[in-house]
Amino acid sequence: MTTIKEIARRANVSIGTVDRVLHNRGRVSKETKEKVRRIIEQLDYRPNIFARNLKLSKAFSFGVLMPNPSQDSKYWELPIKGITKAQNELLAHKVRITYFHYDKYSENSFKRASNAAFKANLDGLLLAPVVSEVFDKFVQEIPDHLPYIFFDSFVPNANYVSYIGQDSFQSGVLAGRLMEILVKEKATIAVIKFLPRDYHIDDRASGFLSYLGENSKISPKTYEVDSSGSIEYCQQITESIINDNQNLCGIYVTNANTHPIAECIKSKSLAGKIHIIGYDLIEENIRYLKEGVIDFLISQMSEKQGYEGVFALYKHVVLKETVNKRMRMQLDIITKENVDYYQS
Amino acid sequence: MTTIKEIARRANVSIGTVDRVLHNRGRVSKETKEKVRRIIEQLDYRPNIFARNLKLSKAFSFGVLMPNPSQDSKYWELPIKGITKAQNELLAHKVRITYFHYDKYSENSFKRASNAAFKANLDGLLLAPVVSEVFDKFVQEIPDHLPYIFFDSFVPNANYVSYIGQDSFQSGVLAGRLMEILVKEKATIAVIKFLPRDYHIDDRASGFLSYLGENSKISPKTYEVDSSGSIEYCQQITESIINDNQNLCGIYVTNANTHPIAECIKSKSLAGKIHIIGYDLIEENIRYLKEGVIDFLISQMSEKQGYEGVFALYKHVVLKETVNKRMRMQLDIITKENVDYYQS
DNA sequence: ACTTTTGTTGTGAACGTTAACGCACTTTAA
DNA sequence: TTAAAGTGCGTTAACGTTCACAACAAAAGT
Repeated sequence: MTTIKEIARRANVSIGTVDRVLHNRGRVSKETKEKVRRIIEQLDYRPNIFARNLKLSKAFSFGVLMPNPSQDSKYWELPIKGITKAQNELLAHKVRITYFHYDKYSENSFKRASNAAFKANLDGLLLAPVVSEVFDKFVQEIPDHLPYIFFDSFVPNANYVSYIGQDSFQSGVLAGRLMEILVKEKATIAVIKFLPRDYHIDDRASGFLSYLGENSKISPKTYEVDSSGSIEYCQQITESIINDNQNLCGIYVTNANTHPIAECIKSKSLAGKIHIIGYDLIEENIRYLKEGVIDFLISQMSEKQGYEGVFALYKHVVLKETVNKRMRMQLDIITKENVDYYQS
Repeated sequence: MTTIKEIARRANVSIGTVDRVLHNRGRVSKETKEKVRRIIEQLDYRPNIFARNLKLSKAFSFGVLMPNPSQDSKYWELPIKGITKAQNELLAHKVRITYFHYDKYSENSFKRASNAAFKANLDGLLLAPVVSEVFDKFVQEIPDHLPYIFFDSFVPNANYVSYIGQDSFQSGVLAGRLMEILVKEKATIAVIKFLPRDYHIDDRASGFLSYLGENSKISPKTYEVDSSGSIEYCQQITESIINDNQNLCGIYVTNANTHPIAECIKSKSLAGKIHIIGYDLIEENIRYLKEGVIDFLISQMSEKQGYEGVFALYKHVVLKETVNKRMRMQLDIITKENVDYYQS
């Protein structure tokens, strides 16, 4: 392995000069710079990260800006799991992580959280921009020197380092295919869109409908519900949906809020008759999956999103490696039979 | 962060003594050892890996003992992809990887490969023990000081560091469930076991049959084929299977050799009528999956197996961290709609 | 002709860990 | 009894990188 010392020797300069060239810190004459540059390229020099980090041994501080973990049926606990895992692995690398949680439904709460994040003197920020309008403005205010990575969803025109998330439309297409396999005969399907203003929701539904559009035997019917879906409320909806469609064979729920619907179907002893496809490996969903009430859950790999998010920040900020601008998460199909292998 | 220096200060000894305690290198009195141990625990000391590796800066050499990548329908190219990825990420960490390929069907070839591996002065070995009888003997001959990790399959009573692979039985169960969903009416299903002596094959078939045993509407029929399955040979088998069962609605192939069967079904224009479930994301399988001839592929996460295998070796050998004795790979369900997200 | 500034380069300490070495002392063997 | 071997500890150089600082010369300002 080539070292700075070796380069210095070949260029007849000191290691200090080589260092200045490497880091563009000026104070080197053009000719020397050129000479050193050539030798660096020629020898394909790569800095020894152990030595670099030993010397620097700076504590890096990352922030995570995301909704309260209790919201969205505790969905947000999943990425936190992954973040915690990454945090443990990076313990020796002096990475500190601070959470800035906000209430999805309160702009004030978000402002408080984001202000705190800005004041925290962070080296990097991982954020889930679930409230579109608010975040459009917010990303403009992020200081230039603070690199940030989106997970879950993203703001298109922002100057982000990377976006880690799922292709929502295609996950809807996948759900369509699965639903088609599940219901064989002519049938009506309900698509339930809780909180239709949230990211993903629309894209997932569009994907689902676009797939089934090519198929004549299934007629989907969409229901928008502007609430996070309490169990009583879901009871009402489910009943009205069942009454609406005498030939209802399946329900597609476009987010993690699948379990209350499952509970209703179960309580009406319709499990197996009305198939359910939903999202995300939260505890309650898993319970109904194992009971056979939910047929398929599509996973966003939420845990991995958190894990990869932190690692991408680490690579970008600490190791100064380049990270992919887009990390597509797999569209995992989870059933009763394989769910146990998806929980760490 | 606690350092050796700090521990030495608190214990009133030199850093040399602390180092000896940490590495059990003797030459320390019982009392001092105890005292230092207590302080180490108390402060939750963790060595700085940057400093350690900077100092050591030894080049580590790992070996990979596995079948020729061309065998099993080029299945083995998949783990190699993952190994290569890990190799690139560990470039700066001075990890060198040497392959020792063998012909699955030649014991001589295996002996040559394994001897070469033993002579190569390795720091760790990653191996896929696909030929059971031969490997039972082989693992006894591995020198004590050479740590090894199994991937794909494993030898039960060996002294391995970790085994990375899939739960074959359960993957059969999963295939059973999917098959049940695919074929609705009373139907006959063929289970094709190519190379029934290979690992996995039996377990997968058992899992499949055990699931369908609880279900009366599907009657499975097993076919054992003691060949890797040339296209002509598969033609014969497929025809005889179709002739055998007038009500054939599905075929379950227990390994990567799914594509020749798919080709036959396609050429007979039976795609969609006879459903196919198979294994592994090799190129040809993916083609038939996208064409709609294969309904589901179950992935062993072969790429990840290679990747994690190398990293587990790295963690065990280089970082001296503890690694899990068993790393279960997920049972990924792959369809036409999500396959693109499973290829890096 | 002098100080001051600017430009270019070299020097050396520090980061935390490892392990060889040396010193003083004690035990064992011939 | 005396050399050899063993025990318990401290000291120190080295790994490769970073960066503050010193050193010196040349150019610019007074």
